[in-house]
Amino acid sequence: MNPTPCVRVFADTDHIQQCQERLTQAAPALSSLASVLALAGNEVRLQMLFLLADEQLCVCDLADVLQMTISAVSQHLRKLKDGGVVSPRKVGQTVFYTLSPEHLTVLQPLLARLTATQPEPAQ
Amino acid sequence: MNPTPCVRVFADTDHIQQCQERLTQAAPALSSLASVLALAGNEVRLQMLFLLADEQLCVCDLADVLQMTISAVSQHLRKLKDGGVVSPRKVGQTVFYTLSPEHLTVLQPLLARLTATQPEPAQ
DNA sequence: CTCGTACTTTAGCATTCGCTTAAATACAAT
DNA sequence: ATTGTATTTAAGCGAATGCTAAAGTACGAG
Repeated sequence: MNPTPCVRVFADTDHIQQCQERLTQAAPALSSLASVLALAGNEVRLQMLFLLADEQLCVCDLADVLQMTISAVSQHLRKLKDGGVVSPRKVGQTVFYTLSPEHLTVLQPLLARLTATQPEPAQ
Repeated sequence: MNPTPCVRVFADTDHIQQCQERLTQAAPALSSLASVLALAGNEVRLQMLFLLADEQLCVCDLADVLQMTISAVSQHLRKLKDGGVVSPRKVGQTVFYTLSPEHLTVLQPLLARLTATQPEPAQ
């Protein structure tokens, strides 16, 4: 609270307020986007999403591919599921995960960048 | 280490290896992308990027708009700068920050989503 | 040089993260 | 019912985050 208001003399109050309005207007989309990016911003989870963009995989597969504990993988998948990024599909006792459509419009273009053949080595 | 290898009988070893190869090939792009998304995945920083996409702002302005301590803002900007996402431009004693071109191809489409007029309330 | 402004940096601290380990739960097969 | 396989959940812990508060740096003005 009381965030040490900026002391400078020439603060353009109108301009500040204009910015704040832009923020409040974009607020819902902004926080939704932030939470998706936070999920994808973890290297392990981004790897998972990268793989799931290609084909659905079960917890066991992901653990094998990523060389991680099943528990650790499961916990990441839980976060992704809670964030609406992936959906589980149970077949017998194995659970297959898929990218859920909800945030595909955000993720698809990001993941596409990873598949694209790198033109220059200087990326 | 020794991540409790998946015990199931029918692990398709070839398939697993194929996935791993896809990962190693995408590895550099993947970790680069992950770090940018991690930066943008913080709500405060995403707000900053959203504002900076429109116009360059100084630390003071951002502190005013976001109602945050100058110090807190500065620390976020440092992370963004270290990640190559923004660049500082010093004018007198005030420092203006801009989106740096380095990762614009990733950020631009994301930030564009925030400006777009929401068609349905169900976003 | 001295003072005030804009900003950065440091240290400290509460919270969150991501993992490990171990104990649950779910279900298929015997 | 009992066993085994696939997954989830809970507890615990070290490391990373994001903030505050307090110094430190940079620079312009008097």
